[in-house]
Order: sequence, then C-alpha cells, then structure tokens
Amino acid sequence: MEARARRRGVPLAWGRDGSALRGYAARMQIADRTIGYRRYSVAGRHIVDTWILAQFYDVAARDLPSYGLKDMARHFGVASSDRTYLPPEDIPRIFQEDPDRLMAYARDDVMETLALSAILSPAYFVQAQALPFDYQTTVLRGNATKVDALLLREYLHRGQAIPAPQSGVAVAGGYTAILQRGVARHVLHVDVASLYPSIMLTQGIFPRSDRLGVAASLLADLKTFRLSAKALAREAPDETRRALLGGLQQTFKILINSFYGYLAFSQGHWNDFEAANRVTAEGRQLVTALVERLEAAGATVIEVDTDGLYFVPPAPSGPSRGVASAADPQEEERLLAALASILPDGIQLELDGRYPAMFSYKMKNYVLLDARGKLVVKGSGLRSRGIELFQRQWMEEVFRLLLTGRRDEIPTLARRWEEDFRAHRVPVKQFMKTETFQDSLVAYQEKLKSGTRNPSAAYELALRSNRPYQPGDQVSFYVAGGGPRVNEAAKLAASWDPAAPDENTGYYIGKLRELYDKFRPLIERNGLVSVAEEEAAAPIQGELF
DNA sequence: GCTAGCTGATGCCCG
DNA sequence: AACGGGCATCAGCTAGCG
Repeated sequence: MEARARRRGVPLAWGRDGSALRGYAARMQIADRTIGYRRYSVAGRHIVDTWILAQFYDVAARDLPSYGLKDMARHFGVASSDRTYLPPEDIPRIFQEDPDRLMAYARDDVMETLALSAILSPAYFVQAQALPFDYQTTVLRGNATKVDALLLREYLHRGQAIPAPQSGVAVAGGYTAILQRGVARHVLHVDVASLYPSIMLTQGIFPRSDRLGVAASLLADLKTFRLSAKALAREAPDETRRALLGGLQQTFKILINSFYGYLAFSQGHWNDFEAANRVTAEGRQLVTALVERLEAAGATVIEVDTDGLYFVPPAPSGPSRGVASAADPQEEERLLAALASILPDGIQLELDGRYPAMFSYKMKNYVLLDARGKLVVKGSGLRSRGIELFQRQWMEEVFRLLLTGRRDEIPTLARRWEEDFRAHRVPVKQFMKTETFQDSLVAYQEKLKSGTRNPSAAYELALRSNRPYQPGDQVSFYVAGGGPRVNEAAKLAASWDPAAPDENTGYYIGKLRELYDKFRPLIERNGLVSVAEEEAAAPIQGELF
C-alpha cells in the first residue's frame, strides 16, 4: 500500500492528527533468529503485524507449517470452507478480467487476518495495560526488557537512582541427562511447577542491587494475580470472558518466567549473574534429588531435563518385574506423594502426563504415544524443520509402528520408501530442505571471504537467483547432481519438474538408509537399554552401535 | 594420495 | 537485545595409513 501510494502520489494521512504514515527498515530478534521488516508509525495509532505475532507464537509452539496467511488461517481453524483461493501468478490477469473475484479474494484475506489477530494479539493488549509501554511497543519488546521497565518505573516513581548493568559472567543451566534409551511402556512425566520462579520466591533469590526489593514484591504480586486470573477463568460464565482471563494468566505466566532470565540479562540494570547461578544450582539439586528418590523406589528413570523427568514406575514385585504392567493407581499415588515430600515447602510437584509408550533416543530427543494414540515428537534430531519432510514422515511412521507393537512391519515400510524414491514417486515438497536466512547476502559473502564460515547451499542459490533476499526469508532447495560437495549440487525447489525429475535418487536413498541404521539397534532391542551400561561396553565411541 | 575423525559454524529445538 | 543445554549437518583441516 505504501509503495502504491507513493507511485500514485496519494498521501497516507492516517495519523489522528492528520500526519502521514512513516516507515523505515528495521530488524528484530525473535528467539534464535533475526528478521528484517518494515516498521511503521502512525500518530495516535498502533500497527501490530500479525506476521510478527505468528513468529512469536511459533517460538514456543513450533507447530506452524509456515507464516503465510493461508497456512496460518487453516492452522488456527479460521479459514472458511468457501473462501476464494487464487494462484498468485494469475492475479494480474484476474484483476483485468474478473475484478470482482479478486475483490472477494482480498476480502477473505482481510477477514482471515482479522480472525488471526483476534487470537494472537489480546495477550499483548493486556500487557500494554500493565507495562510502561504502548501497545505497539509491547509487541516488539523482549520479556527481559519488560521486566526491566517494571523495575525502572518503580525506582523512578520513588525518586531512586538506577544502577548500571553488571557485565556478564557465565551462568550454568539446568540438569539434563538421558539414562535409558529405546522403547519404554507405561511412562509417567512429572515436573516441578514453575521451577525457577518458585526457587526465587522460596529462597528469596533476587538481584543484589535491588535495594528496594521491587523484584521480589513484583514477582509475588504477579504470581498472586496469575493464580486468581486462572481461578476466575475456570469459573467464567461465558467464552469471551474465559478467553480474556485465560490470556491474562498466560501473559502473567510468561512475565513470571522471565524473572530468572532477567537475572542473567546483560542489559538489565538490576542483573545479577551470581543470583542466576544460585537459582540454577538449586534447580539442579532439586531435580537430582527427584531422580535419586525414584531410583531408590525401584523406578526406571529414562530422561531428565531441567525441571522434570520421564520414568517407568516400579513393576509390582513378583515374576512380572521388568515387564510392562498396568499400574496400580494407589501405588502410583503413594510414589508421587513420597516424591513430593522431599521437595521444600512452596515447591510443587505435578504429574504432567501418563503415556502408554515412549521412544527415548537422545537428550532432549524422544517420542511419546499418548492414551489417545497421538504421537508427540520432541527434539531437533527428530522434528527439526532442517530435516527434509520425507525423513520426518519416515520417522513418524516407524515410531508409530514401534510404539504400537507393530515393529515387524518396519522393514516393509523402509523398503516401500526406497522404492518410492527409485520410481520418482516422491514429490519435491517431501525431499526439499527449507532454510531461513540469518545473515544478509552481503554479510554471508563477507564471512565466506574472511573464511569465518563455510559455503551454504541456501545462500548460494539466493545469490544466483539475483532476488533481494533478506534475513528471515526462507529458501527451499533439493540435491540434484552428484559431486563431493553436496551444496554444489543443490537446486531451487521451485525449479523441480515432475515431468523430468532430476533429484539425486542415490543421495536420498542413502539418507533413508542412514536414518534406518541410526535407529536399528534400538528398534531391534524393543526395550530399554541403560546408557551407563552402553558406555561401559563401548567407552571410546561416541556412537554406541 | 586417501580417509576417518575432529573442529568450528550454522540452524533448529527443549525447558 | 531473557537464559543455558542439546543434536545434526556441512566443509575444511589434519593425523595416520599404505
């Protein structure tokens, strides 16, 4: 709209005072990545971009197929079944020949955007009422900056000086371990509720420079507010009110969890790295104590990550020991009570889930089968967007067979996939890789020249395409020819022709085989194997089989 | 001259 | 401009081998 208006000489006087829209190139950090976008300001109004809200949402959820409007609308269930879809490349022609159809399409787009905004924006609108930021800024600022702003406001209000941020020292994180690999039956997941904030509150760990004790009272107040919002949401008489209160408590939860991160935030005026270290040390100690207590009770602990763990409860004594068994609910309750009893007052243990089966692969990488038969895949090695779709599908199918007791069907499945590749029955969408640019193309070329990074297929293709790619943009590609360097054989996915498929079949079949080999020992064992024993048997090798 | 194995960088994910 | 801990992949390098 900005470009069209400039071209036609139409002033976009959208300000409440009649002033014009202003826009400028900006970049922002969303979790691990930087995106380039155009930031706008209009006097007296707030521009909140649903595309950015989508990316913030996805930081935690990581379940969006893409950030495009159509995919988003379908994902959130707001796409109407009779909406108009038009192929983008035909839009100029349709505009000429059938403008009404184009307008219907545009109207559907606007309605979907509005519906997405109604889902994704209320949490920020609520925050804007609690923070010394306007609505638009509330969306764009990070959580630690928001905590800092709350402290700043209180100190200024009381006429007190603001300390300078301390320079950073290393902070150790949570305890993570994998004790068993392979297939487990009847798995429980317990976790400590709000581990770090609870430690801060119960142990009184707050920034040393916060002489007024603002952080401590803020955290306590936010926790109280959150719990009452949560209770009110449960009792809310109608859907609208429930959604509002639900958003409120979600927002508080995020802010509450940011207090720990704030301690180690290098730009925070009241940061305190030593305090951050005490919080994580206490967290490691609590979780380790849970592991020890469970093992003493005869449970098999599978994996541990920061504030929770997966385990198989002790089998009833007798000959069935070690065999999957239906749990005795009373015994289970006794075990959980015993577990909770070793935690200090104010630290709550929660039974977070119960799973008929689990496949434990590596730290932070596992698959759960829930009681409804749904498969939950966790970990970068198993569900990363950096893995081609066919690998993720292969894994999903294999893990489902493995966890539902049909592992004898796995070899047939693996063969079928190979045959599909050999017969070019697999479309490009399934074997292309999609990467998001972190650097600008210029920055990439500089790093290459100075030897600080290696060539990457995605950037090389973007450079060859002569299109203006920006950080945050994505490119999809596949491997066509042979050669020693895989990246040199890459081609844009858009250039793949189903009538003349030129993908490197050998390369992809090789990938299928590597995939199978990776999991084969665990599939064949069809049970748990202790990592300690594995390591004792093969102490030198990193790979265990 | 070849290769296994290591290293560093990148990208993505878990809590 | 929240934190640390992990895994997979790639290209380049190097020690060790024949």
